[in-house]
Amino acid sequence: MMTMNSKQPFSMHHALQESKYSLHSSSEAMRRVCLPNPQLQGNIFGGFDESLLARAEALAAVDIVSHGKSHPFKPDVTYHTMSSVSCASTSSTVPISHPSTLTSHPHHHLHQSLEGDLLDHISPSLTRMGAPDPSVMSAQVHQHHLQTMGHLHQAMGMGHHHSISSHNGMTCMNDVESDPRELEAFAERFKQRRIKLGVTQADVGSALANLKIPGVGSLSQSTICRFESLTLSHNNMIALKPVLQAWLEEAEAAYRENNNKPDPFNGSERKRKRTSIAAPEKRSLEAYFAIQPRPSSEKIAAIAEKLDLKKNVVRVWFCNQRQKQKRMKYSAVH
DNA sequence: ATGCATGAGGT
DNA sequence: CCTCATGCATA
Repeated sequence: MMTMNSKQPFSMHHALQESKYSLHSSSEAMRRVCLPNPQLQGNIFGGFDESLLARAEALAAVDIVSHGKSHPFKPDVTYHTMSSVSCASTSSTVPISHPSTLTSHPHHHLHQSLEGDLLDHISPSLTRMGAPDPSVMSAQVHQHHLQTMGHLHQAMGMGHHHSISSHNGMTCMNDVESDPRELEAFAERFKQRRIKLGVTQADVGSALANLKIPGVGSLSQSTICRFESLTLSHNNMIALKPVLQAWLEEAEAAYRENNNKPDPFNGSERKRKRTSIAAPEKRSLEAYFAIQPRPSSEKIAAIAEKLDLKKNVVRVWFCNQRQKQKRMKYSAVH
């Protein structure tokens, strides 16, 4: 039943991360330029910081009370407080936010109205979450192609090595009709056929290493899953597609003739604990994120202190949030 | 399937 | 410090 298999603790994949062209910066710049008046943001944030925090905290308090749980909340939630996050006590809460929901409206909870009110009030123009800017998108896409192709061509050492002109600031878009639809279709086909082969996501991940494609090691179940569910960045999707396609073809070929599954190997080491940010804190963070997705160090520190979280945890949370906001699931864009 | 984390590469 | 690609641990 356990769809688990062996997964080698090797992580040589970072080695293939050397082909990043400086076009990176241009997309970054674009993004910043596209942001609403930064000064305004600063002012707003500065001015409303206290009240926002206060309200967020009040909100959190209310939430705890409503749950009626007598939990011995540790001030330092940093290292996972087991059941404290569970929303099972009242069965009225929505468990997790789906990627689809995330892209359109990050929070929809019982307290949504409260939050919405607050945010609406404060940042009418700052709530750009649901509307992906086409200009930004395309800019990113350009960058992605280059990065992707460089990466893959090198990694796979395959035939066509288009010259990825890195000589100038400008670069010409070469191939890859990264038609989102084609990608979407492939992801689905991939999953379907993978399942037909009776192979798990984890299996695929480790099997990739057996393809012996230079620069391509194994991938985790997470990544395969995210590929299938299109929850990777656009360029990440494009980069992985050829590799997964190659695997699929080999797997199907091997399936036809003979069955070969030789890699029963495993080595277990230490375990890592995952930090769990409790719901109330998470809601506060979301509120902050809505008005300022990129808080300064100071802001982060302040938020961290108010929420009794480690600064780094807060920083990482914001990073991850930004990443989520940007990744695929461009369902809204089509 | 997803949340929080790490690390490489860039500014 | 950021972004991005990825992964471990976990719901």
